[in-house]
Amino acid sequence: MDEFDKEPTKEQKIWQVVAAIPQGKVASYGQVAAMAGLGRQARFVGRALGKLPAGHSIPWHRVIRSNGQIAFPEGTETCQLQTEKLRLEGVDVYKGRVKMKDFQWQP
DNA sequence: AGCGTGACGTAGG
DNA sequence: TCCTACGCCACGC
Repeated sequence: MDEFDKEPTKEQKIWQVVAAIPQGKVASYGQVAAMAGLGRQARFVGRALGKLPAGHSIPWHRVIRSNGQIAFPEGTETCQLQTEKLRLEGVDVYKGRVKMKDFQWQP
């Protein structure tokens, strides 16, 4: 079992945190980084989400910028997908942004 | 080993 | 509220 219990990678820590975000709530990249014990590596969080393996069940769409904006340019497919996923969970997305004050996850 | 990069963040105008 | 500039820092080439 030693070979099984390797230290989780930073990506895995991030995914773990993201997986803990409840439906209908959102968190910022910086928030996720801090909660994963990674300090200010907000950018690394975005990268980690880009490395998500196929068939995952990570709610990546609940992670947005600290100012409430979707991290993708409007018009891109990824942005639209994220927007719809959030709306399906009851998160109000207007002009590619979310009111953090109302939907930010507070553990 | 050095350098550009980026699903970011904060400050200032 | 929108836009610009600068800071951050591990990763990958």
